[in-house]
Amino acid sequence: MDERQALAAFAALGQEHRLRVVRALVTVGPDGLAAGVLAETVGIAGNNLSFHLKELSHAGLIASRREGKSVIYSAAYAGLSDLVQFLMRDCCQGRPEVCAPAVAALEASDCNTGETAHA
Amino acid sequence: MDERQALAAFAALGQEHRLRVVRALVTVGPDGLAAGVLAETVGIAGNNLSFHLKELSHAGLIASRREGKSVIYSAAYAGLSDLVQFLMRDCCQGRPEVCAPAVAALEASDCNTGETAHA
DNA sequence: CCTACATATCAACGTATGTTGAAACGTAGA
DNA sequence: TCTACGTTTCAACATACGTTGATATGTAGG
Repeated sequence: MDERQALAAFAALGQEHRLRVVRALVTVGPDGLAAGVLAETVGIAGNNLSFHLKELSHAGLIASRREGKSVIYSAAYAGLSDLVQFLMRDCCQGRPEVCAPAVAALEASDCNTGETAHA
Repeated sequence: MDERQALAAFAALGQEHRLRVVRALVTVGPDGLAAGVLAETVGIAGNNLSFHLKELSHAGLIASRREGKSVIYSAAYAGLSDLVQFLMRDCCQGRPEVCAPAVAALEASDCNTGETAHA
């Protein structure tokens, strides 16, 4: 992930409704959520949500698939992972003590205990 | 770090000049850089840089100290670390496979080889 | 084919954001 | 104290951004 992609990702996440969308999609898992459900969850109009979804899609943070009448959106875990790596690489440039606590906190939590856990 | 702080941090990093500032400050280490040097590095006017530095400072991503006539800015590693943790926690909610590659990439690189990563 | 439903697109508006130039502030040295 | 230097603040401007309402596309069922 280069600086330009990271810039787009940060800009995408730097907006209240879009951050809420990503958090909701990450939480719900790969099954994703329909646009209508997302609009209700985030609390904005459907057309407005479409605008933000396009932005997030361009940033590579979400993916979409059609299912009947609905369009299901889900988190693009690869893109999010790339962003984490970008942040860590930048942080680690010369100063590893930034990432160490993050990794430690991660390993202390329930999600990365040895082998990969599941939802 | 709550959602509102993360939002401010993402918004701060979602701007070309501000991202460049943070990267420059992280790279140079705790010694930091004077505002004038930063302005030259990033390629913007001093008054404009001040505007962005204030934004980054509010977001808790940089710190400043006066040294003679100059004001030295440096990366706020704690704030950056908090942001990494926020991203990882959100990512790990239900889907640990997001953070695993990031951690793996980190440990494969030169900045966390050995004891620093594990508590 | 026609209707109903779900989502996306478009134009228009108000507001926030980034940039610029002029001026003020704070610090150090003569 | 005066001047020079580095940085910040302020007002003004242009532009980008997010929101809204109306309209279009696409899909399933009768």
